[in-house]
Amino acid sequence: MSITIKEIAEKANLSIATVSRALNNLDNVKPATRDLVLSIAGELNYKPNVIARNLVKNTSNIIGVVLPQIDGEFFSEIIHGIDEIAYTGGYHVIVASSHSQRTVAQSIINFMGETIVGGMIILAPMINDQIREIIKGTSVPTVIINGRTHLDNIDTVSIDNYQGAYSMTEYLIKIKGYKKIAHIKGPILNTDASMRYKGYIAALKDNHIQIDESWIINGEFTAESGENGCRRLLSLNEKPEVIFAGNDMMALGCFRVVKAFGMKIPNDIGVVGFDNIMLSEFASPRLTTVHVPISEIGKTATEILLKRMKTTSDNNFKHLKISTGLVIGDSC
Amino acid sequence: MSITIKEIAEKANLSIATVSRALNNLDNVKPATRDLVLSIAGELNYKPNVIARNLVKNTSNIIGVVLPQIDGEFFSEIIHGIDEIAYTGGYHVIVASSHSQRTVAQSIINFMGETIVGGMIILAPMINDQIREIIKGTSVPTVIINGRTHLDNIDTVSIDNYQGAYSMTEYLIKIKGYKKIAHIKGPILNTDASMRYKGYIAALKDNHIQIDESWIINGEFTAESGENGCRRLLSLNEKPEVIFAGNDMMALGCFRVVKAFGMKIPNDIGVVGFDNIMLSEFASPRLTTVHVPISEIGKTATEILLKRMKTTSDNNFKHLKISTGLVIGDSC
DNA sequence: CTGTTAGCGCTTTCAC
DNA sequence: GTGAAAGCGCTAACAG
Repeated sequence: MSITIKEIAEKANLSIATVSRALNNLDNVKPATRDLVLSIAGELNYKPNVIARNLVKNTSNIIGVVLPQIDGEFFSEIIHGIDEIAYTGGYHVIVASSHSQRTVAQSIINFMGETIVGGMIILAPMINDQIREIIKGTSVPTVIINGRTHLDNIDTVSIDNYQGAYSMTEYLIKIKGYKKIAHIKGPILNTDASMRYKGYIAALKDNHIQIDESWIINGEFTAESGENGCRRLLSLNEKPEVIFAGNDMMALGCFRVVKAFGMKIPNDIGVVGFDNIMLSEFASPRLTTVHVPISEIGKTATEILLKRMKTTSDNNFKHLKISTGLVIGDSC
Repeated sequence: MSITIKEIAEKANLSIATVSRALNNLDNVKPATRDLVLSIAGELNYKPNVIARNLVKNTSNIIGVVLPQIDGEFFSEIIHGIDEIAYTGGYHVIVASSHSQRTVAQSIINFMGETIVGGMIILAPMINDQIREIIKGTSVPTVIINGRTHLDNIDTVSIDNYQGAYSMTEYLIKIKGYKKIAHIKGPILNTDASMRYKGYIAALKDNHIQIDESWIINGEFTAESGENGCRRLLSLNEKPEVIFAGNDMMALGCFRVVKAFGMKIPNDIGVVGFDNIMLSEFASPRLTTVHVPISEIGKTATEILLKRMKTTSDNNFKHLKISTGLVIGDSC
């Protein structure tokens, strides 16, 4: 059995109320008593019972993180980022990754229903009406990562996909001198994917490059879909000079196909990606890509969340964009 | 405000005690009343307040997972495995990954001190005395993954590193006909690493192959240490025919160096690894390696933990080994 | 400044 | 079978 404020109270000849106040560093405590309480607490190695505190305060120092099916690297880095900030603020991180048994929506309902979390971070690149409704109906402070930003009664943090794709495309045009730039898109409903596509289109337009629909291919952010897309592009009469894949996994799929076609990167065709996952560092040639500071996103989201958990009455919702950077490899 | 058993009790004209019993499916409840309670609960969309339950029961339905600094893929897969089993049993998963602010030991103390977890899963390839002491002193059910198995008052789950390394070495000898087999070890205090080394040695001995100390190199499980090890081996007068790296990251480090030396894998030298991380699938040639079912490990550990959390009085501690399998690529 | 008291929502004796 | 009541450890009025 671990020790409680009651025992401290006995040792100190005080009431539990005073002990509680001293421990929580409230104002109305005589410095001497506070010191006494703290020293006894230290001696006894007292640790507060968070469960009890949460019960009476009707909140929780646990942050629920809801993650969809995502690749390992993104998953672990984002949690690391969240955990680091949460820890320094005295919070815990509980994860619910969706899997065969559970969807994103169920995770959220579960968290709220069990009143087990005091705040939520939801990573939802494909936020839908169901999720939107659930979130709208809750009183648990929530931050959404990568959702559409037009949810304006909630804080959001997202990657600046548009800018990243724009920069990459402009780099291909202005620095590398490419004019025939193909793009393999991500899933249709994926916000990241569509913003990247828009950035690509905008950069082409701003640089007066004609848009060729046959060079724009639908993909699924998987290596396989990258392979398929690449195969389509390489079988065209009018081939592109470079392929801008919507993410690195698809770019690596392109690598495979290009090699299978007996062509060389970057001499015969260039390939660039988006995300800067670890795999792309090991690809040969090293992939040119857009770096996304994943851990940073997690940290930022957590900072915003903690602020909101402490002061509920702020109606000024933030919509932060995390900027990206180009990683120049040898693949174009 | 969410609804409580009190409200159900009022609606049903029962006491909260009976409602509680009905909800928890206890014996002494008339079927009719139980049905009534359950239907009202369903109607009102009642969700139990887990915090309150945990407080009175002095336990928690949260499982704490303590992870050291490990690579992204391992991290996410093991959590997925744990989470899947935990979820189906009605448990939550809280993670504490060590980072700049916190060590493994601190994570554990934190979990226990705050009485926030009802069970722990600790991934500790390098378990030390400090951690051992802490665990010994706790009453929280705990399962250790990959620790030394000679902690006999605690359940453990580990990879069968010995068997995996033995099989790989034997494969290299018997199927591939190699005789000059080098090994790059992992960190000295790492249990996985030392068991792999032992498996390698045993297979050599059993097949009457002389052990050449100059072909046994210390590594750190990182790509860089693999590069260094490989460089050492390639600069020997008597070069090995194949390098068995203690893990895939080091094997990929070898890939880089071999290529830099202008040599070809597998013709000039073979390279094999251990872990079967996703990267090795994308390496060219595809790495031959030992597959470790990471998710499986997480699942197994969780199953054992849940059992122990339910019945504390079992003194029969389990020490499970998860077996591995060879993944045949083209790198030897 | 400190003590008394009433709960937070739930489980669990102990009666009836 | 069911209800009354105590209490898990803590916080937060309300008194003094």
